[in-house]
Amino acid sequence: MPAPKEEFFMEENRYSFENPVFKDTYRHTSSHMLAQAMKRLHPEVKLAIGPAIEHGFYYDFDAPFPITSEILEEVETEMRKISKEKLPLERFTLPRDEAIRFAQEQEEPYKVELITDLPEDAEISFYRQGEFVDLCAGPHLDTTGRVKGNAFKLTSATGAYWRGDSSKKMLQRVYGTSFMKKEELEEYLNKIEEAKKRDHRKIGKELGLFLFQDEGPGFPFFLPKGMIVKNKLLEYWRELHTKAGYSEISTPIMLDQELWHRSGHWDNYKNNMYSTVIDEVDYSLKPMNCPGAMLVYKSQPHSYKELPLRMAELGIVHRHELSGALHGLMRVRCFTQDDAHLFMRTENLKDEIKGIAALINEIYEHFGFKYHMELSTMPEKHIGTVEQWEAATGHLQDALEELGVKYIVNPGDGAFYGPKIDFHLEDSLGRTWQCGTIQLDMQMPERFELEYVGSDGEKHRPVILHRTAFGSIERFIGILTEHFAGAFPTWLAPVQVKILPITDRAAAYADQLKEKLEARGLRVETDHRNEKIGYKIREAQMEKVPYMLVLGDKEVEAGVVAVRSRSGGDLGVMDYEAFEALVAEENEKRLNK
RNA sequence: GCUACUGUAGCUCAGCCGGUAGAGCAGCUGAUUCGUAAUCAGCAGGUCGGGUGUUCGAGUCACCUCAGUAGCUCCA
Repeated sequence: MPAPKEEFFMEENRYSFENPVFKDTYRHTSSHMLAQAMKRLHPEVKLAIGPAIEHGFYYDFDAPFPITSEILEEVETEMRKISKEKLPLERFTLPRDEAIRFAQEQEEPYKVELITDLPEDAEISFYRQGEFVDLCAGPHLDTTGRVKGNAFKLTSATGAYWRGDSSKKMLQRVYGTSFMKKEELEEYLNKIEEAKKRDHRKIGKELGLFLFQDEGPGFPFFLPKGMIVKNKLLEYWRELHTKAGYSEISTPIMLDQELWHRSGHWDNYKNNMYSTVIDEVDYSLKPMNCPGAMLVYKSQPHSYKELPLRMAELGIVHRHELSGALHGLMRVRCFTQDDAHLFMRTENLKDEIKGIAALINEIYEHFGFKYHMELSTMPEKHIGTVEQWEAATGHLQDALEELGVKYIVNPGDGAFYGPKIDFHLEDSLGRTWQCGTIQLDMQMPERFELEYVGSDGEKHRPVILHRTAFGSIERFIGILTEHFAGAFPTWLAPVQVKILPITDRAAAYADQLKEKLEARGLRVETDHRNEKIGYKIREAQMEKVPYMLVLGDKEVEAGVVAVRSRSGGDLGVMDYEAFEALVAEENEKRLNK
């Protein structure tokens, strides 16, 4: 390998975070300083691994004590000393055997394990900074003095399994981040603080959209205002899907457990299913809608002329997720999938996949989301043959290539019944959540013996595409809430217009306007409380109502309205008709897309 | 599920070494009818997530349990 220093010295902008090699190197050296500081203060702590990551770095330790925030502060202080000491980083290599012996002498069992896994003839590289030595491929900065003492921070300490394996020991991971300037660190930390204000769990509470109760962890309750957002989204969804040639069905939430044996869900997911016994029959709540849709398809004979048959279902599913995995509306135990099953012949596949991708794309672009796509291939636990999987994956890949979109491959991450294309959206903190998905399934048709009659008069087996666009309505509302920071576009806003009479003299006028706006199908509230206008405006602003009508003697007399928008402030006086047209247009906006 | 942390009025939070709970906002009552982000005054409201224990005495200590947060694992 090239000497690491040369590697990044050669680069353009070599001492800049614009240079990704330098950025990672800077963070990586930061992580070594973290380990060095930890070892100085607590020599009994064992070292695991410590890489640079997207927004900083971490180091995994095996410590016989909990790493508290006090300890983090002490370690941070020690790191500052190490920065001041300007210790040069020196690379040296050892043959594998000697490297193992060296790690054993250092009493670092995790390092021994790591080296043991390397090839026999490997030259193992280490980095030394002062008294501290760590197994490492590099590269690194030339001295610890480059990592500015006032531009890094240890942000948190959490658990993490050794080698990412839940059967192995849980270590303690210390996260940190570092920058070249103090201002950059502060800017980064501020950004995180700002992002936290957009958290849908916080906004959901403030705006009265939804809530959770101890009686049902992971089971969301929707409040009246949240229900408006949900219903409006579903209206939009139904319009789009009707236009795209889907028909809608609804299947039972709970079915005989025998069905889940037939579908293969029981073998793969029984631990995540809610079950009960009624009249000595075992029942399970559906964790997905497929089997129900299969039964619907099977209930009638089908002709090739009906295909592709697109059957949509807003299905409520229950999945017993691990308690630690729950996260607001993003990860729940009961949610509504905007599911659809498309039954077709193999030759329809490519066009249908493209059609679905276009539909999902239309929805995401409508909201201005950024997203990325992943192709997930055959997992270890799967049904069907390898040949079937290869063919299925090929169909998805072909469609993606024809669409000319970028995607990353996620090996082994497919559903147990087929490969899939996933659409991932970001939340306020940049964590991504799978929403849309397109899954190819050649298994359910077999298991349920689905058929259609071809032009040759013979029976044939259809293939199925499972797909969602929102993914989960709940999760999608979470993403939407964070995306808009609660300031939903007018067509989705729980309250679209808030009428604020300044005195009682404007009360009757206010009621009259409310009636007229409501007749136009708009959602309006009037604040008749005996409060000052500033107070009423403040509340309406905090509720993120798109439009406020401020009505005083002047407006009553002239028969006009003084309009204020949540984003643009005082818009001045306008005719009532003009205002009504303005809001009505925004309310209809999604229809014109 | 795992590791760590958190859990006090509707909301946001204070409560030092253990001695029987405080504030602001919201709510209610009264006064005020006042033009674009919070009018004034008064009243009411928690036994401190739940349980057990230690103690003369626990919101404050210990253990158990529930829920939440961060991350890990998982995510049909």
